[in-house]
Amino acid sequence: MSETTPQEPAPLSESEIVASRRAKLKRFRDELGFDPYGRREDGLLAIAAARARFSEEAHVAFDAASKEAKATGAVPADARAVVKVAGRIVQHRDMGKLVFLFLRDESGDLQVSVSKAAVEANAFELAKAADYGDILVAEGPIGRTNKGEVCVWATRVSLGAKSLAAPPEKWHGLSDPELRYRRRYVDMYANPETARVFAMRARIVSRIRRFMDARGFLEVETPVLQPIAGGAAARPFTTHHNALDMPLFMRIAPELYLKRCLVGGMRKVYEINRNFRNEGIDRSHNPEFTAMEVYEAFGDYGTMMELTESLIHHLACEMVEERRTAGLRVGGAGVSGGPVLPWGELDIDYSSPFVKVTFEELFRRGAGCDMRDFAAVRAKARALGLHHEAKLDDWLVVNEVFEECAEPLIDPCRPTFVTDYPSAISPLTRPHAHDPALCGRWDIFIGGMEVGPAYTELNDPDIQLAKFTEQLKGADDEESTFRTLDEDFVESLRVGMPPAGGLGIGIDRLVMLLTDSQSIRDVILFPLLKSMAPKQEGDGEGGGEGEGGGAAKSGGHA
RNA sequence: GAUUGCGUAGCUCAGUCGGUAGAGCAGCGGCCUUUUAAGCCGUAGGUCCUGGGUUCAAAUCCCAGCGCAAUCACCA
Repeated sequence: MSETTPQEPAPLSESEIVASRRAKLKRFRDELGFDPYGRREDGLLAIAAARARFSEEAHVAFDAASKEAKATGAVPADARAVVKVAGRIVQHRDMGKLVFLFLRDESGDLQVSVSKAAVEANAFELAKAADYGDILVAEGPIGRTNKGEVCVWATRVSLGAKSLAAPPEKWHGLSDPELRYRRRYVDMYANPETARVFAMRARIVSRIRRFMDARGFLEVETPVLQPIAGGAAARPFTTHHNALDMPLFMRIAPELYLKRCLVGGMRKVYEINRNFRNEGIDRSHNPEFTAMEVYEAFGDYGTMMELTESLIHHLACEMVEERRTAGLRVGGAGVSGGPVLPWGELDIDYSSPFVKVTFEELFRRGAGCDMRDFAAVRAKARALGLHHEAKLDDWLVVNEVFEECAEPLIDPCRPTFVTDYPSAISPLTRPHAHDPALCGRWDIFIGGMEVGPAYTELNDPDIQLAKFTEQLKGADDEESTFRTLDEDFVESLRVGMPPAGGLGIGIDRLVMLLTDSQSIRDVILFPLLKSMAPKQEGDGEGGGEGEGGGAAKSGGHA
């Protein structure tokens, strides 16, 4: 935004609408004497707070007094609160010598009336000519109109910012999803629902932090720029540090650094931060997403389960309260009287206890055979049309059959922990001592989405090294360019990491569930979109590094 | 990455059988001191996503590309 001089002509490319707005800007400044870009304002009230200052008695008393005053010519007594508000114009009705407009800020909308008789001439002209989308500051007593609308009867009006852009349709708002994402700053004011979701997101994240802090977890921040991207099976973004002339990766998970924190002596740590994965985009995947990872020394996947259930139950209770206060629909009482929140067509019941089912039991129910009976499992796989089953190891077939016919059995309306996964498909998890075929891992499913896994972490450096090495062998050439053994991490395990439980929760997905959002892009302020810029010459198969064939099979955590 | 759908004025959308572009809102010029998507009179606004092709004629049919969405794959 350069400081334009009044004489500067509008660029030819600008539409008529923009040109007329520029002309108004000039008029507001040169003829009416308003700074079109405002100045500091003290004593501003949020619009919701200003509305709360409305008093029916004061309004009625003033109404009566002014009628009487009309007869006697006296000045009517006025006990109405005087408020100063600022907001974007979202409605504007010019009645001639009286202008009604609605100002909107993040807390709500409020009507302002500007009467020719009540304000300076320039302020009246400003109110009359102001455009949808302009930011206005108004001050005056708060009362009602004849139709009952709570209203600021302006005594002073000024400009906070002249908007030069064409506004969206005033009734339908901005509804094209592409425009909403690309011009989120318009979406946020045009669709109050959007702003509300992001305010709720902020409160949810803040509650998660308070919850974790109250339980004695220490929030830490570990590297996003990593020389080796580890801790998960995913393709990373690549970058480069110029001064060090060193290739770097954007992290795919903080896991290996958080575990180093346990080695260093931190008992309970967590991190809420961004991960980056160079993979597909859909309703539940954005290339950068926010995850919370938690590690608790001397805990295991059971302590993580208790923590997770308490946390999500707590958040759901808070959301029910928040939705009630906001007048939004909440579900009835859950099976044990717990909180119920709508999510699209579903009503999700967050009652404690959450459903718990072992992988093995769920497999039996879905597949109709025992998962350790590989002949039967392979027969089932063939019956399902998984033609490539012959090429897979037994346990990978088990996993495919599980995903095909057991996962759909999970009730999307009840948060469900699926526990005790086969060790063979969870290579970085600690096998159970009593049954090494199974390991200390669960995944929690809500609304049909996987919200996060937890593990009883492996802390034997020799086993860890063996598993890493095995994994590296499985990676193809392209993958191996970024699947490098993190020797320093293994070294840290040699120093000695206490036994621990670890947890990862996809914060965006949790926020989707709690805010009744159907797409991850509705809970990420500025989701990644393809550039609209014309294609550069010769940027054919762009990207180069990090491009790989199929993504890694099996492998790390989270 | 695959399949399907969509792309028309600043925004929200119509557009019939292929016949040469429509509405509402927003804008501009008027009127109006109690409006609630205010109303009334007048007026202007188009690369029909882009590029080819078929045709006397293309927003419309065909091909390719770009963008978005949904589903699938991958993943969390």
